[in-house]
Amino acid sequence: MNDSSTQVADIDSSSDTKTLSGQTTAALREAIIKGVFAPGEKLNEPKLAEQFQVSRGPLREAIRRLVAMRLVRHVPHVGATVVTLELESILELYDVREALEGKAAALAAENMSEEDIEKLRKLLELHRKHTQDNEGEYMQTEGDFDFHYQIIKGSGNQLLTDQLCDELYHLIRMFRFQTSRFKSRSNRALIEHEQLIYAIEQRDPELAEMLMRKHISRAKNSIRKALTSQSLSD
Amino acid sequence: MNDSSTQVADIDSSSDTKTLSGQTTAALREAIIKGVFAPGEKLNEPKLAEQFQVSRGPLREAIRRLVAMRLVRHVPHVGATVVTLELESILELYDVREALEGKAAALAAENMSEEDIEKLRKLLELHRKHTQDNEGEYMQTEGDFDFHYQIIKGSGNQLLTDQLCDELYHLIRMFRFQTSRFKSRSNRALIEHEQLIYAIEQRDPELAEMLMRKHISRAKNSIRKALTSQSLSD
DNA sequence: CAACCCTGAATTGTTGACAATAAACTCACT
DNA sequence: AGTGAGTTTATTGTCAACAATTCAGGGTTG
Repeated sequence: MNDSSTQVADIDSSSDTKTLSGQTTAALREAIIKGVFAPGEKLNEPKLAEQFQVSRGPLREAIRRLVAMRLVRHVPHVGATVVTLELESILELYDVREALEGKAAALAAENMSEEDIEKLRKLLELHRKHTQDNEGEYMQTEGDFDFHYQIIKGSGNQLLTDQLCDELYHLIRMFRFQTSRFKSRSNRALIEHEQLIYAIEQRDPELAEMLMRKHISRAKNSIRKALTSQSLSD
Repeated sequence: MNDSSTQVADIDSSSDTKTLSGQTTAALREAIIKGVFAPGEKLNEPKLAEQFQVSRGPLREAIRRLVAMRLVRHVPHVGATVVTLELESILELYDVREALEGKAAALAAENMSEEDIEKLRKLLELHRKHTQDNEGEYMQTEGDFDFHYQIIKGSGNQLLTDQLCDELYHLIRMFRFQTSRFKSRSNRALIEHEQLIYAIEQRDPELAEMLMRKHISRAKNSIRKALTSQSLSD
């Protein structure tokens, strides 16, 4: 019944809790995102298998799935390494997000049910309240994607949803974790989310798409500024 | 040196010719795309392993990679099946293409080198000639994506290129193979490609994006018309 | 002293056997 | 006769041993 407290398990449909390789995938994924394994670090199969208490079979399968999620790179006969998020890659990611989530917003304006729009507005009010009370830190960041997630799901396009929520989402999470000390633009985000909801309520696909694209484009620019002036690893 | 005769192996970077699982991935992928395994068909691991002369290990890995490419669906403890391309899924795919390739065209207009634009124009002239001589059938269809492929690569965005050329491309190929008896709109496509090149030459990202989006949107509509009036399996 | 080859250790790729789960079939019971 | 539980069978998931390849180190040679 609580719409706002969406767990990771709900968002991600690629985690099989039933099978060992699925559990290992989830565990390794979270470890990589949280920085337990540093960017660029080699993933040694026997050691990891020992660490996660599984055989090399399921572990290899987990690695392959993370390769598909672009969290891990793999070279035949050499091995797997954790990806390093260069500024260049992040900017590329935000261009892809702009394209995909822009389209998602347009489709959401067309297809989203009235009840779902209602929920979305309530979610926004929750964020507004949270930002007023606290100063809007990490929890806000997770919640921010929750907002985006509801719109993506509202598009009704399964392929689009899978691409964004199963694959790219974890890359975004990883990046956000690495740069969580940066105060994100919560006030501007709130305003832009408000405009976005309005466009969806008005059933205006073109406006919704443009607003979403500008929203993400601005986030991209603020990231570029923040990361070119001061290095990530200082 | 021959820019136009791009082979599948060139487009796809996910096929390891060195490793068995890579070869199996490529073989199984082509078999599925070409219809050797019918849509919805169960993929029996022991039988396939026997058929491809490999052990179950590499075969399972191949299946997982095809799952990531969305050519195969997988349910834990039940097994893998070839995807069935419903009209709904195809339309979803074209919406995603519209978003991604639209952005790719915009980026190509910004980043593509003069030499690459030159090559692109030569490729278009080749298509024009081919369409005049013959009546523009399957070869044109493959070449058509080659044109799109050059633009995608010209975007300079590696993530975008991977998503389109490694993952979604094979889904498109599968759909095209299944509906190859439909005469595709080669004349209109040529005109629209011509306009697209012009926009890129003029370094006009907004125009290039809009033209590409309309181009794909029209293709989507013509598919919808063709497949709603007459069923696929008649 | 640097470059090259050769050898060995470590790691990945592959295989076949074993365990666990799900589907199919049989048979009793209502 | 149809439904349901129990059993059987086929298939998937997992494991540990084997083969192939890469990389590092030492030694030799120009």
